[in-house]
Amino acid sequence: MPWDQEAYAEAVLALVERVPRGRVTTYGAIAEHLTGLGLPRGPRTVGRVMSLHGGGVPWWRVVRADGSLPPSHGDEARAAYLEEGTPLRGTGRVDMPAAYWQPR
DNA sequence: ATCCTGACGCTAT
DNA sequence: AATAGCGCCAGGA
Repeated sequence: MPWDQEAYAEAVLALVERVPRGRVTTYGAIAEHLTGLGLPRGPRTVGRVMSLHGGGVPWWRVVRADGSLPPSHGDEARAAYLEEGTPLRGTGRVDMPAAYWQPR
């Protein structure tokens, strides 16, 4: 039986909603967290969920593990970072040690 | 089954 | 910093 994508998508979105203003988390971190909750999927699957259903949550607070942004995030995300005071490193890159929020 | 394509991650160059 | 290769998970043709 196929895995419950509906439940997984809900879990991902619920988690993204908990990322505080000015902080970010990663696709991989979300995947690992949910794996711990008994929903074993990979980072790519999280990215897929965001691509399809991320519209209703703070999608700009989810970045790659190295702090770089998926091209799809665009300038919209950068504007949001300046607005929320997200720690940045250079242009269009997040200062991970400072901004990383561990899913909990 | 096979091939291609992603809002990924890691290592090597 | 940028690029390339490979592993990975899912979905579509």
